[in-house]
Amino acid sequence: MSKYEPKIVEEKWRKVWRETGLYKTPENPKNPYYGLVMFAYPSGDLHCGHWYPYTGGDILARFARMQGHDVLHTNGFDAFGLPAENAAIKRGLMADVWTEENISTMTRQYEATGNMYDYDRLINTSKPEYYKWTQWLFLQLYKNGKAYQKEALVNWDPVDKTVLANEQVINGRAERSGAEVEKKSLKQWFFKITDYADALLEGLDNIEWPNRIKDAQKNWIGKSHGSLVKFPIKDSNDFLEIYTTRIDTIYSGTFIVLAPEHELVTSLTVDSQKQEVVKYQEISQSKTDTVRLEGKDKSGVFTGSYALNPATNESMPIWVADFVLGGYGTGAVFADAHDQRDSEFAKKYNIPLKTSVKPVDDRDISKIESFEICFEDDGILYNSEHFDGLTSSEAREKITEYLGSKGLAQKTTQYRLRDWLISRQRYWGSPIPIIYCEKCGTVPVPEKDLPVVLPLAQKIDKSGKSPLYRDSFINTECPECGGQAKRETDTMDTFVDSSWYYLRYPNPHYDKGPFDPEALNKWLPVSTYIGGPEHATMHLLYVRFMAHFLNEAGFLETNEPIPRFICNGLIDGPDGQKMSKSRGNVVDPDEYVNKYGADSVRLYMMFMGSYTDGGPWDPARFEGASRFISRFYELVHSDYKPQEINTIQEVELQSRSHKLVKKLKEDIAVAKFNTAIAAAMEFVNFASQIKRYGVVSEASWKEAVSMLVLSMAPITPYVCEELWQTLGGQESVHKQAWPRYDEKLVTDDVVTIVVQVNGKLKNEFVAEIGTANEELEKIARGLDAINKIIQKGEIIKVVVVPNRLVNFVIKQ
RNA sequence: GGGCGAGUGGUGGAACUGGUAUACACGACAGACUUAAAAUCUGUUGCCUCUGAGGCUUGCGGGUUCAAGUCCCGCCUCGCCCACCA
Repeated sequence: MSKYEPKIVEEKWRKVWRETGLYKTPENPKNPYYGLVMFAYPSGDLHCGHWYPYTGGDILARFARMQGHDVLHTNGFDAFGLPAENAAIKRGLMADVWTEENISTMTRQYEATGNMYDYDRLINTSKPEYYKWTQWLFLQLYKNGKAYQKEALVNWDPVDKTVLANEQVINGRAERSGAEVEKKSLKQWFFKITDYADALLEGLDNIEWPNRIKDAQKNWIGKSHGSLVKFPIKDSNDFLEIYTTRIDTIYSGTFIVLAPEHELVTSLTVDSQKQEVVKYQEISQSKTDTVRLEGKDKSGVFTGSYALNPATNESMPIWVADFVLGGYGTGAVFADAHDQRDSEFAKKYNIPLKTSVKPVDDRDISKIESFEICFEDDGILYNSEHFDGLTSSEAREKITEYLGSKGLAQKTTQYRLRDWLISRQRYWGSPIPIIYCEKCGTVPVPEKDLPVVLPLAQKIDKSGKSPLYRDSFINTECPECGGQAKRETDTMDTFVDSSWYYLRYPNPHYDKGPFDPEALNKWLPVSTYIGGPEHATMHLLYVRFMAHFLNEAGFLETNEPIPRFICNGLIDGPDGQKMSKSRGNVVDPDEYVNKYGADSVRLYMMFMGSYTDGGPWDPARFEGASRFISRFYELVHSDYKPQEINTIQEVELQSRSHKLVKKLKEDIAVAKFNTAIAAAMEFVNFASQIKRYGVVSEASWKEAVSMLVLSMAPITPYVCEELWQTLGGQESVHKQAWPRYDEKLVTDDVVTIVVQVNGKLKNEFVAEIGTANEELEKIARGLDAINKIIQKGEIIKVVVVPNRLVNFVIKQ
């Protein structure tokens, strides 16, 4: 009896698996399974928070293989980006050297943690053979009018000295540096994701993704239905166009507010107000979003002009205030008492308010007694002429129709989704393949000249001026006229790199295009994609956008190549806080692998709780996992030589082992790893009892432990391989087919029937499956404990649920 | 302010379409082995009264039902995402 030595055993099998090419992807899959996990930033701090999603993906891939699938499963590195660049600057290293170092550490860790990756397929997005095709994609988008340049107020991060996407700004602060974001005007490249707003919404119906992710994307796209209303400007022939979702409140609209950047502000401002308005515009221009948000007190100035309410014809003063956003709708709102913000603003500046919607109690508008303000979306109209008594939703239709007949309103749709700003004033990214020529203007780099190589071995300058500004990079020839020209010095957002990487795994060394259509044909669609919920609206939306574009442009057969996504939960550190290096609560995989073995860590993580919920890493609880591995090993590894046979035990062992196989198959298939493991633990406890005290035939024993080893192989690959060899296995356990279970052995022929009185458990008995209701009731009545109780009262009703319970309803 | 989700023992968490609440594990306590400890093994472990036995229990308050952790209504608390989006 030797003790299990995870370190020695795991090292042994790691080597064997590598040498025998166990994880090589089959060339011609008949029954493909493409297991995809979100690749990682090689920023140097791989911790158990990364390992968690990967373990789930690995279990599913190994399981699929045992189910008879040909499996493609690998990983890669999202190698470009700010974290790597910042880390390199901090350490005085070259970004590429730093990245390579991390990649080799992480590759070793991927392997040590037992992942069934095809290590010949690892992708590194910072290599020219990869980013050549990221640039190629940019050119396709450009050719199709989906990439364009525009001068725009952008989010400027003063610490990292770069432009950030809206998605990377959190409450006015930069997601990474935490700096307060400033506004700055620059010429930037955008991808026209807004062209796909509807397609991306509709596509959600065709994919099996968690609702939380779908809802987040719907919310982000933010389609809203409303009306575009024209407000005539007083003493003028012009109109102000206003988008509203609440046209039902138009009869109480008493004033209008414009965003400071609204194009009509200047012409609408009367001379006497000019000074004040201009000053206000300047102030809000310089304000960052944080200040605008934090300033709870709404401020604004009057323009001196009026518009007419198209419904009532009353005059409405036109104000300017920065709580109205220039970039949404028409940058103008009409205001009334039914909006919290509007009414606060009106009170502050003594603007009269009116109301026209009451809460829905009943539809009788004569019951309005007091001045009641309804902030709900839905109410009943009053003070609204012939629309009185309608519900808000009815009124929205009718009022839009009515004003529409006068040419003053129309139904319309708005989105909050903005185009994707992809320019970054950073070094460590894919250069944007564009050349500026004084004669020819903006000229795309011809495809034959790709890649535009990112100059390496550059010292990264702390001033933030990109090394791409060096003359040797900037100065070039115009591809069209051959004259002097300059290269674009911005690089692409790393989300561009990661928006298509999964299309390359099927043939990662393909050099005739970004992806090999033949290989895609073999492997797509992705069978399961696994990753964290934090990517719900960025990566996961960009991935879909890119697929929609590629499909439309004829490069991809489907526009939703990832039909199934599983969202893993997040792992918190031992302190209950989200695991991150900055908080100092990271758990280092190497330490645990050396001490306990990768299997124990895998088991511990997967047993912690529901895979979609994650949980806190609690070192105190870890021992249990490691203990289980030892008991499991001991159970199967040491000899069992029974003297005689007990038939009852024999039958029970058979039944339990076949049930185990069924349970694990069902649970693993739907990523319920925690309950699968619990079932295995129960089985090991039971089998240990049999081994210690029981007597069963060697054949049954061997069948039982083989089933255990095989069905646990996806979860704890090392110890199962070792045990499989002990049991006399010739080939790797990971090449075996999933064990078959006998349907007869997993169905019980007896069942425990619960006896209740008034719904409360009082007793129970065992009966054969399928026993008739009358018989069950008769047995239940015959039980002493029950008899005593029911005699005390009068039986009103008896409920019998076949194979489950008998419930006596009595009156006492 | 909006959206989504969650509240179950000392702890992490189980519980299929309403049908035995607390599986599995951690911790704790007791015992065996040991000179001793660690490791391992065995037993106990939701709470309350307790001799047997009985009563109570899934954040709080109602409701539907023979039966509610699960369904409905109203609250409270926490988490995540979004947010002066008209």
